[in-house]
Amino acid sequence: MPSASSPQLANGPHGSPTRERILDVAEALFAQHGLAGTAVRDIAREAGLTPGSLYHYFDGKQALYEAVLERGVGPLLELINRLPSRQHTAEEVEDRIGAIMTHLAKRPHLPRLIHHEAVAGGDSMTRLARAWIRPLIDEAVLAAKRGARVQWDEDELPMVMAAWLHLVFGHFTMAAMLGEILDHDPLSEEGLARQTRFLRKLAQLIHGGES
Amino acid sequence: MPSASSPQLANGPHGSPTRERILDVAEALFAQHGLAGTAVRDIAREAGLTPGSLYHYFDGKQALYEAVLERGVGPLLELINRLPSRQHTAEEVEDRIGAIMTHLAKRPHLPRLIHHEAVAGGDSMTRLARAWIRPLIDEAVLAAKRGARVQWDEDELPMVMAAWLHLVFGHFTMAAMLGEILDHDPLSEEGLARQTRFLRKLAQLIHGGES
Amino acid sequence: MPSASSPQLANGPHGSPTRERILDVAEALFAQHGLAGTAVRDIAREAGLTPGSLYHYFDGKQALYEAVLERGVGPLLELINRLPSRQHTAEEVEDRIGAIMTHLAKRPHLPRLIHHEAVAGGDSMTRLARAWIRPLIDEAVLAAKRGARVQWDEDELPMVMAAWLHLVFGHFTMAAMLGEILDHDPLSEEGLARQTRFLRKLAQLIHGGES
Amino acid sequence: MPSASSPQLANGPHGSPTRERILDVAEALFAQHGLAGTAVRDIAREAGLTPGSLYHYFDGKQALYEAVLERGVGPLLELINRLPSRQHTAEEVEDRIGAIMTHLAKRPHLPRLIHHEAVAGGDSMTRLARAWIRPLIDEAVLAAKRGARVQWDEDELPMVMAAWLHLVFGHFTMAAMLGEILDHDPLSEEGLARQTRFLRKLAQLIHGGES
DNA sequence: GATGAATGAGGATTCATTCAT
DNA sequence: AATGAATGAATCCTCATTCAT
Repeated sequence: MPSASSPQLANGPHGSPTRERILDVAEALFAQHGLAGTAVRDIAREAGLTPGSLYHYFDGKQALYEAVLERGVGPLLELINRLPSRQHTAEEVEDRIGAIMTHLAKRPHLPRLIHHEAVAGGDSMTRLARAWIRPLIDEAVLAAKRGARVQWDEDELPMVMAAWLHLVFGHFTMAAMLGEILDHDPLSEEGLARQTRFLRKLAQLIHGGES
Repeated sequence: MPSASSPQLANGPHGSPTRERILDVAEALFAQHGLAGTAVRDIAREAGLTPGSLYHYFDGKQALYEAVLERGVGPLLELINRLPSRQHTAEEVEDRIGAIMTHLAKRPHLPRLIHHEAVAGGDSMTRLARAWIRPLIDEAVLAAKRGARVQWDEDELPMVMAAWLHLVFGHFTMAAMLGEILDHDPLSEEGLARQTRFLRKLAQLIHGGES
Repeated sequence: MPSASSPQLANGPHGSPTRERILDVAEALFAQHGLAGTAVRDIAREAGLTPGSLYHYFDGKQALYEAVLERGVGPLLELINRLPSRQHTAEEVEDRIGAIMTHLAKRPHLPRLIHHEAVAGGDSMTRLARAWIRPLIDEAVLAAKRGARVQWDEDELPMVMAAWLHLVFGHFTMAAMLGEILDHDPLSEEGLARQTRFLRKLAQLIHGGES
Repeated sequence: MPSASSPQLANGPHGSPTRERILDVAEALFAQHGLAGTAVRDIAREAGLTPGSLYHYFDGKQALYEAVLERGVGPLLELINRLPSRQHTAEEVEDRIGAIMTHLAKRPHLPRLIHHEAVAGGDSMTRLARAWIRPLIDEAVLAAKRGARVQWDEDELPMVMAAWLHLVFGHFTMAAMLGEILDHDPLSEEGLARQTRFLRKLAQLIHGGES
């Protein structure tokens, strides 16, 4: 019997600090090792409980995984879609990129989680793609139809969107590897700032070099 | 590496069709589900043998995984590095991109495999990164020092390289998801052609539009 | 048995409505799924409390199970033995059968509970058998020795008793299955009446058809 | 991949001695403790394997349980239904009873297994009831309609059938308890012979006393 | 080369039970 | 009187691996 204040789910009080702790730990481990590669026992240990106790908060490994996704992906996609983007000028895109980078900087596991899903072609990600990203693209296409841009044809716009997806997410998913290649930690404050600056410069090139 | 009958590697004859079949199946499954998420039993079943038989060809799951990586990643990196790239003009980059896309089109699982490794931060990938990609970047930096390009500062060049990594690999790793978003299958012949064209256009913008 | 507030048993106030509710629920669940097949959690849920609270009333699952048996089986066996049965005429048997059926109609789970015990050959049932049923048989044998009946030899009498056990209890234990076979619900008022009438007729045949 | 000679099921060679041994052990344990009360580990130990090995032969506990039922119940019901029974005379009934008792004597766990199912009201038993026992009753009713018997009304016949069910099965399900009550082991050769004789006598009374 | 049987370690999950509040 | 959090043991099951045939 969940706390009355819980508006959403069946079991485990929804804002309990223990619950959040479990989600934090699970997010990190799932991001690094994937669903199959992460042992419930390890999540429990790092959260400071026994495996059994974890089942007071979540109905199982799969349910925990989905809760992690929901908690992380929902806000991210909301952020993406809430950004005003009517003209798709370079400045607008720069703003978006900056906002997203700032958000991901605080939850650097998200891109890897999403990648795991995207790579596996899982159902939940398919649903997300359809529900959230598709509209984003449609919006861009509409803006283009309204006569906004010159640099890209209408049927190239989805690829432009995908390119931004790769550029932003890739920095995080590949962070471990890039750390070996670059001279600095990609997830450090400086690394993130540099990548943001770099992406802004790219935005100038991609979305309106005529400035 | 003791096997008497084989001049090169641990066990199992090295060009045997069965061995290749196992590697093919394993590549696909590892790419989709990762190392932990793939059961030896499933690889064996799809390859048409029993799990026990698989051990005639490989010393175990881990060894099989590494053989898959070796078979796939080695040639890819060789290809990347063999390409002549002295001036980093847009044309050169376009050629490289085209060649890599063509190669990956034939082995579309590779990027996902590499991503699994990169995301997990595994040892083997770290080694690969150091051995193969690092030089690639150094080369670009040197070329820049020789006065090649204007558009990017020397310390931005690694990020440019990484960006290309994200753009090329992302198309493959995200293919399942993109399929839901785009109007066409990203891995179909047409999808690959479009992406290649798109990346060439990007190369123009990034590596010297003034030509 | 230390509980100060209770004059009779281990713990928990002995007539508390909550306690009775728990016993009722437990009786039904134990009857259907047996001891091992019933989860304390399920009993608690159906009784409207948490598993922890249940432990205020009973010392554990086993203790609860025994309390259920005690509450149910005791009165039943008392009823059986209190019935006057000196001559074992058909009429006497008919009366007994009727009384027992009436009693079981009100507690239809009892036969299934007893069956679970009997089938498992549990200790408690063995004790009950020895303490309650054995005398019943001895009495019948004595009555026979006193020259009561003709239809059955002395050494057949235990089997006659057992037969009645099977006939009366079987109707309840098999009720779920019989419901699929008969045209009516065996536990409905009508079903019970029909079975009682039927058993009376049988009693005529078994215990003195010459009337 | 099952042996080619196996006509029926997916996994585990169908006549393998190990498989039969598992079924034997499982039959005994399930009969005594029920499905929930029996640990796979115990079945495995008594069959001389590790729990894991057991899964080479059966897909799980539930599947094993069903295999036990199928192996045991099928032949029993076939036996029951194959018996010629056109007139429902006392002699015919006596023959049937004898045949069934003989069969059950060899597989004394069956009645307890069936009881577990009947008591729980499980699906599989419901199906069996409908498919096998129902026709048995219909047949009896038809025979009665053909003018066979006098002692029982048409609508009493299902209860007569049920009574026989209780009398025959009860002897086995209650055997442990009856052993405490009777002077002999109900499942010994002598015990079974006595019960068979007793039931034959009952058949005389129930199905045609006028002889 | 291939297989089916077997295994032991580990994995997810359930469950009876305890206890501070 | 009641509860929710926590636990440790036990349970079912999977899996990589071995080996005699």
